Amino acid sequence: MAKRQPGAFDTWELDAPQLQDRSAELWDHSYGPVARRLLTSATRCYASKGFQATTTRDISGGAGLSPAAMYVHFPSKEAILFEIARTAHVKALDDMRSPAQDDLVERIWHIVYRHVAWNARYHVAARVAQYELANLTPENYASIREIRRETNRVYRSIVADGVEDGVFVPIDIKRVVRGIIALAVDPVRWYRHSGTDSPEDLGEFYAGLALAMLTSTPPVPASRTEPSDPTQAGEPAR
Amino acid sequence: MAKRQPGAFDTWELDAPQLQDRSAELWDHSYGPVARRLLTSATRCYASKGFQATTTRDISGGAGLSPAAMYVHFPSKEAILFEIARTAHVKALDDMRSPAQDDLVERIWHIVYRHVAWNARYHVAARVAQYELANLTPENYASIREIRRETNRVYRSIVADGVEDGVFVPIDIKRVVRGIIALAVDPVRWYRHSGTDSPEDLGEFYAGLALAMLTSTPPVPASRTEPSDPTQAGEPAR
DNA sequence: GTCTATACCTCGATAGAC
DNA sequence: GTCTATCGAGGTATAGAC
Repeated sequence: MAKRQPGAFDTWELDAPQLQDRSAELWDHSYGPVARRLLTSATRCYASKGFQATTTRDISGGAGLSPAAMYVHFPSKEAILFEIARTAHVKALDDMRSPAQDDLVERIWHIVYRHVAWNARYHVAARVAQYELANLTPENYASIREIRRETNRVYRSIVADGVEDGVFVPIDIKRVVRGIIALAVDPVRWYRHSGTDSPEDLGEFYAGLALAMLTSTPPVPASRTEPSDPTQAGEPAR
Repeated sequence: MAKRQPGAFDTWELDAPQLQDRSAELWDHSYGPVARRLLTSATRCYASKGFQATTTRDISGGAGLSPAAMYVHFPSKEAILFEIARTAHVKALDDMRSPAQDDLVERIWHIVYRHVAWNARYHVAARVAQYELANLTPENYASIREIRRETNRVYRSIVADGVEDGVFVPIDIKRVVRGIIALAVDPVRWYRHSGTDSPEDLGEFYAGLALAMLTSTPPVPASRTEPSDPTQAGEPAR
């Protein structure tokens, strides 16, 4: 059997030990120091190996504890995942809510900027929050989904106002917002603190892309392409 | 332990039985009918539950076979994953290569259109190809990565030509291409054939977004935002 | 609250009959 | 080439001493 390995995805080579990871800053201090160490350890394990592939021994060991000690602080592996996902979703949403301003260009720019910067800064925890949700119980998943819906509403209300005011071009609001969020979340997959881009640099870049999508009517190619034929490969491009 | 459940992600509620899934069209006919049934079954299991959570019994059972019969056709679970990922990457790349034309707007529009449409049409297999790569052996992963690099090159060469010619605005080529691909792949996460959008509708929409990013210089907000403070929540937006 | 030891289960893969 | 039966490994979670 192949183990889930570091280095397995373009951008998934999270190797917990040498990782510059700020997850430890995130946890609520109603958790004691040992519980917070367990959360940090689990975050790194889930991010690098996936939820299913990490064992309770990995989590406990990463926090310097024996396999059994985890159960004093959390009832299950899944409870830890839920706390990580909940915290990341709540903190990201709180951070990105832009101060209410009149200028809708400012507002959407700001929100994308902050959202991207948060996802880059806390990419290890954010990755777990984005990619491991399928491992939650239905109840816990429903709880996370509520936060995700609120995130969507925050984006949509700004875009809808902008389209109505004519600051933005007329465009399918649900679809662009889905696209903007897809862009804002993508760094979670590949961001590394060791790279050249700071979280804020990235945020600026993506905020610009979002504004481009909202403020320009792109050229429409004259030739509307025939439907793609899945059985037939196209000619090589070059 | 929480099992990986259908309905766990906004958009991950793949429930294999009632799924309109075209994966069966994809497999090379050098595989016999039984092997192809195993590939289809595995694709649906991996997409709905994840690689780690699916058992060899799930795969065999889904193909109407006993647990042991799988090993006559494939040496391991991982070998099946590799064949799914390889096929999806190769077919998507072949399909999206646009015929060489002079007009760079046409070319980038066409390639995004085809890429998105393919990912929507074969979203079940494409999801496995995108999200389960971390479960491959290093050698098999390296093989897939080569195809991914080629996909990147196809995008980059068109964008680079367009920037040089002045058809596109000056922009960081690697970063926009990463963004465009993130958009083109995102439907894999949420697309359903039961929805209102056809794969081609979606392709057109995303091709428009990509062109917007490449052909417009977005407004820059006057107030350059102060760095985000992770310990402090912003004010509610509205 | 942490430890060692272990119960109990399920999984991937194999053996061997047909 | 498919089956039934099973091995051996490794998983979650618990028991009970300290």
